[in-house]
Amino acid sequence: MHWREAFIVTLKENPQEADLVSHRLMLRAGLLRKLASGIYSYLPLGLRSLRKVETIIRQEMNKTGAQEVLLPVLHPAVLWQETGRWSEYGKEMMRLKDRHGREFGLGPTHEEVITSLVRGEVRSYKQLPVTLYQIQTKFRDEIRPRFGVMRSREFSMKDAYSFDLDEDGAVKSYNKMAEAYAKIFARCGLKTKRRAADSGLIGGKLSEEFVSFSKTGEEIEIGHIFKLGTKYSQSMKAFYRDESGTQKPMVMGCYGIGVSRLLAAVIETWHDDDGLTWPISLAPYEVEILSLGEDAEIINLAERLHRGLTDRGREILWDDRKESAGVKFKDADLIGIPIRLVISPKLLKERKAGLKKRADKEEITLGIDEVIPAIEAMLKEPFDLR
RNA sequence: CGGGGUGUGGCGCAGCCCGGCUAGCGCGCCUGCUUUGGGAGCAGGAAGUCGGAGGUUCAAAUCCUCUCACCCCGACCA
Repeated sequence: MHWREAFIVTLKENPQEADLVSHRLMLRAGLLRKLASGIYSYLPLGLRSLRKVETIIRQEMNKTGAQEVLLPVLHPAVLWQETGRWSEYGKEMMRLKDRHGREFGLGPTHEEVITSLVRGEVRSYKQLPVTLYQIQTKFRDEIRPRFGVMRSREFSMKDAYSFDLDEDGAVKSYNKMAEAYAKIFARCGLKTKRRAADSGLIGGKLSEEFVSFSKTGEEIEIGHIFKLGTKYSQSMKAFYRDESGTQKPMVMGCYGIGVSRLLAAVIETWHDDDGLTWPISLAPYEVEILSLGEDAEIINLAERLHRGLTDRGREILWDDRKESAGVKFKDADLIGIPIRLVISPKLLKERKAGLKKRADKEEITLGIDEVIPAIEAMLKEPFDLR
């Protein structure tokens, strides 16, 4: 991607609306812009990283045998009345009426919808167990939205729901999810702790949450798993017939990851004084080429390396703007692409280029022909968890 | 909802207490020339209903009333 043609908008100064470091950096590095309190637009750089989080989640979910679905955002009130949560959920749920005066809520979570789907399709023990998940926008009318995308009113969430024959099966499904969660967070570069939690409005028998810790020691929850038991299957009549033909309620579990919050949590951990320091797995681009000056030789070389790496399937951002060196270096640090390749007149005289990992202090210089292999090697290096 | 705070060109701010003349500063933006290893220089230029409404006054960014939006702390949560 040529920066000149890209919609990358960085902020030189700290926006006054943001206090929390991840929020500040997401705005400054051009990942997000606010539309209203607790409501954000994702810009290209932010969306690319968000998509990478989603991809990791999908891969790990699919490995457990869970299958992806997409449930509606708009939920009829009658469905929520079946479980009593239409009134229980209170002001937290955004509500509206259609032209006929029928009431709807914007889904803050999807137990009712998924249970309604499954009870309509599953009749026999032969169809169980099944685990379904989705990555969908959720709406919660928070008392006080804050910290940018950490606590917003509209946010992206992965929610999975397991349906089992009995308690033993449910425990197995639950444990499988917990294992997948550990893998997901590790692939995102985060050390997490798993611990017992309050199950709140979702309810159920037992729940555990996954928390990550920021540099400042704050711990801001990124995943939450619940053993629901038969709370929803009883009230919503999600039954199946066992081998003997007896009707039994399905035993459920539900498992959430705040996708947009996870992204913020990663930034809360992966940054320094100059900007973002993305783990390679989530970086919007893998390599930033930074060319200095407008000499034809410089441009040609940058162009050649850009094409060479792109042809190898690497994701490259080339800062080809007509900006001063200082601006380019500052922006490169701010947006935090993991590997920086500098093409400058000074180095080109000796047929060399400068290579530096965002997290490292020292730049190494190497012959132009060694650049691509060196980058390929760097991209293979594992990254530490934080 | 309780407490605290902010709203002035795109961004960050000063001015407000103590009303006064074409509303300033830094950055950014546009044009030209020069510059290119850490947020460049010179010259020229564009851009503001001072959040909104009402009031006081000869005169309001500034004083009064109402209102809206946003931020921070608390109760709630992925």
